[in-house]
Amino acid sequence: MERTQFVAAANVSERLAQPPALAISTVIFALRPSAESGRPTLWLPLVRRIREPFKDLWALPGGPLTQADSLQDAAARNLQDTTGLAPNYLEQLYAFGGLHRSPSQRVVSIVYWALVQSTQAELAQESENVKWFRADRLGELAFDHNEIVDYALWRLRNKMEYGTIAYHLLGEKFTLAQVREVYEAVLDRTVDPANFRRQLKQTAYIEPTDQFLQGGKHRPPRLYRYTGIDSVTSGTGPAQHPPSRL
Amino acid sequence: MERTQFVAAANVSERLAQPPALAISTVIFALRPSAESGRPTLWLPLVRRIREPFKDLWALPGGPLTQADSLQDAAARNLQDTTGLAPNYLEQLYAFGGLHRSPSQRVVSIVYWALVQSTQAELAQESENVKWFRADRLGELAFDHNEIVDYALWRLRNKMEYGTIAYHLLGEKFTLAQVREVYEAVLDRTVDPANFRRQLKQTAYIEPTDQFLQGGKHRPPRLYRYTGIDSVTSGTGPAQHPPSRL
DNA sequence: TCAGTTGTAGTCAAAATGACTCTAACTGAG
DNA sequence: CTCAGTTAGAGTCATTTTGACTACAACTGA
Repeated sequence: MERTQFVAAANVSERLAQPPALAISTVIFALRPSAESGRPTLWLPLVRRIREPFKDLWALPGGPLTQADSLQDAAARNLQDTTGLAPNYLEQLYAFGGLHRSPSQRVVSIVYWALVQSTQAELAQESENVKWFRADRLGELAFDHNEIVDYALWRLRNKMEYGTIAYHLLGEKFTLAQVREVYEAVLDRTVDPANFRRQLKQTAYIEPTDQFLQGGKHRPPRLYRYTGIDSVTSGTGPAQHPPSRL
Repeated sequence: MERTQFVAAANVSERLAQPPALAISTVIFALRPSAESGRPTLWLPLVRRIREPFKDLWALPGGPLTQADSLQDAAARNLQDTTGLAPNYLEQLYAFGGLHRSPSQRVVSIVYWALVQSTQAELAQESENVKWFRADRLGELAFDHNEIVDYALWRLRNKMEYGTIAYHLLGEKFTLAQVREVYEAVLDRTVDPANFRRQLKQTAYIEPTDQFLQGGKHRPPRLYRYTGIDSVTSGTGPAQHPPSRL
């Protein structure tokens, strides 16, 4: 950058010369069975930073905003590139723009959050530089990514109570017990099976199929199907979630 | 929306040459008595565009992101500069980044929404280029600002049901009837006074003062005070609102 | 055939909600 | 001074929703 002779104007022209960089990142959640209990818990994939700043620390997948994509498309594309994942649900989380998020240059990050099905999560290849972590056992992450994940978790728990979100962590067909497990994993508390079933059948957007899940050592549970909208609408606007209380 | 869609004027290579511009805009809500009914209704200030594109159309107050400010500070500062308003509540709404929001250059707008007290709104000087409009009677706005206002309204109505937001549209002391009027104005339906009172006293963050509002031709109502947090925390992170149902 | 396990329906008391009534406390008209 | 008119604010009651629990159904594996 070349300096002007005028000191007073120097700051201004420097600022104008170097606008804040725009980045897109995504917090991706998936449900995987925990090693210990076997019950499903929340996991998320992180990528290792291969350069400064924060070299060798883990960070959210992301990158600069590609010019040809809308914000949401850029998030989806970047997800595909870095982790190979195609999310089932993708929504904007927040724009983080604090002054000192990155030591060198000012970076404004528009962060998305996504849900992928467990089956997808299985497929996602781990590598030297991409690894899955339990959402409640992250170490220190690069930048302000710990805060970002915390906020994404808060948002996920909040949306969960609106009832239309849990299905995006499951496959096409699922039992009510599986939905309940999602709730228990995300909200981190037990839910009464009978009462949960009652509420789901009232409000939520599911319909019974005529299939049953065989193989357990018990009465085979009925499989259900999600009938709501699949929220990876690649539209430019925000996703308005109805306050259909669960 | 019936907005006219823009044909991209610039070609792709021109776009790639320059990074997307970052802008900050704000949707500001205030309560003002409507001309006809006298009951309070939602109003918001708009500024007239004095240059192309969309010259002479009304638009949300906003401007480029100043380098020295966090996103929230930039929003507050810009509000002060363009309308003279200091909001009582300020929260990030959404980052809009569609490809063709602005005909010439690609612009990513980080939009905030704000609530100001009615008294503040009175002070805000109208001028040739700043004017207040009823939120339900906006004409065609510049850019995609109609969509943005719609989304802000949706968010306001949603947050209203969490119970901690209505007070930011009122003064320091208020009667329960005034709070009820806010609800009725924002949610656009009547609310039973007795039941509303009962709910407020259970959950919401208010305490009675020992003062009463004199002057009406009826029993003087008690004045109350908001005891929650004033949410113009100039922090960098998102405002997490507890789901304390109202 | 039986014990073990989980799905699914149903019961019941407690809590929350919505519609409503009743009284208190002020103002202004006569 | 008295009374009609108005809104504040407490209370009542039937209905709905919620949470805890019970009972039965339907499968597997021994």
